[in-house]
Amino acid sequence: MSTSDRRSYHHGDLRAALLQSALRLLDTEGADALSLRAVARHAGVSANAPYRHYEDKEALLAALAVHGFTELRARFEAVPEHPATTGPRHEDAGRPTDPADALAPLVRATVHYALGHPGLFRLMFGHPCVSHAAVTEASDAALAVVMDRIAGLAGPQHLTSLKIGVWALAHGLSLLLLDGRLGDTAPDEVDTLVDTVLHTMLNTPWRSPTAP
Amino acid sequence: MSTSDRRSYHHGDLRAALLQSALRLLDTEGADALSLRAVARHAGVSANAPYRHYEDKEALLAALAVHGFTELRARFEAVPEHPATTGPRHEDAGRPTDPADALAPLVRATVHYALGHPGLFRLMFGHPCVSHAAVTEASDAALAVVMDRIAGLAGPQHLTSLKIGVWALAHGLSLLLLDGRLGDTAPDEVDTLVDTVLHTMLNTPWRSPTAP
DNA sequence: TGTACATCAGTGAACGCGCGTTCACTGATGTAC
DNA sequence: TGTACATCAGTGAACGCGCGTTCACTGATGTAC
Repeated sequence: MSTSDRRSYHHGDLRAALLQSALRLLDTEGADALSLRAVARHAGVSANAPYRHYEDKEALLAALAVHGFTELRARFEAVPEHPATTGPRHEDAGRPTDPADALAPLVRATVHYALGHPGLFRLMFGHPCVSHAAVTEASDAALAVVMDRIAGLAGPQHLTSLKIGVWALAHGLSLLLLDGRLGDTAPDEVDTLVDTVLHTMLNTPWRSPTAP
Repeated sequence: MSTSDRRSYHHGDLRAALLQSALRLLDTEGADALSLRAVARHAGVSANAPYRHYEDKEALLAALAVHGFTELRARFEAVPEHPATTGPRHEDAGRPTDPADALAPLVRATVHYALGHPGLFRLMFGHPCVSHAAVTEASDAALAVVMDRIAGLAGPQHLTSLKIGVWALAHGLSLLLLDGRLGDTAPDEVDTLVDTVLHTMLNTPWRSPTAP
């Protein structure tokens, strides 16, 4: 535990090193190319060494997903609480806050995380390993922070729907961007895209005055 | 072409049969379990027979994705045009139409398709084969129908954002449902969920009058 | 209508490969006395 | 402080497997005359 000399027979913290190697491979090569052997190779260790730390391949994948959701939760927690969400008295300035402005940081955080960790993000949403209890737990914890951040925006009867909608929108935008389905969106255009979409969705009606 | 006797040396329409077999395997076993050999096996044909019809595995996958997007487009086309989307004169009844009602059928169609074809849907959004030109084309065609169906809902400057938002929301809801991330939603609750989320997202502000 | 032959669409065997996982092992570490 | 020994965390070789793909082949089909 004390010394982490990498040249000794014992690795020091192989468990963490394997996770890092796996993350790297996941995001550079894609989830299909992620084999336990490749991870071990990348960590500079024999093919069966991982079995000291993870029961099998599924367990490693689940640990990756947990890691992802934990990081994503931290991103959500780093979003400053919006004035409109801190309590019921939001009319102090006389001008009501645009809910889109309150939600945008959360959606942006998700999209940024997805673009920064494409392989991991896809794993987090869709891989069978996701049904492991630990993954569900980490996912729920992340979602709870979203819930907390939007708590002041709507009454109780709309809150759950709002949470699901924001979560789904963030998720959908992320994957569409990852797939390149929205044309070639430059990294610095992403925030603008998110904001525009959110404002359009939340501020109806949009019917323009240009009707013939 | 005339006779499709399944017991002869020649299959008749192996190309289509392979596609059907692949679809079945995709949705029952998952994309990871989809091997060319398994597809051939399921179609009752030798392991290399598929090479008469598809250049390689990637080509089969791309054909599957094209099939999916084509079907999805058909679903969109089957959605009746909403009164509010047929032209600029939507104020004929004096009561403005709720945009959520106009969008709901499109989102529902997507979610239904995803739930009916989980493996294929995941393939369509996320697999590398999706970058094939034919797939992009089919995907764009589907999206064009969405665009057409919402054309009357917003002015030109909001239309693209609206399209992206709807597409992302539909996509996100589909995947969250597939992952079981929204609790155990019974099939007959899905429509209600979609409608509720859409109405909540589109009809702001939702702040309830229950403020203390 | 009957025959010769090119073409098409399948077969069966084989290839090399990387995979997940297991086994018996060995070197390093830490603890009891 | 020094030694004996249990435990821990690695190694290297091997297993069986299913995969994508290629090869030379063969049976069925359709066309020219």
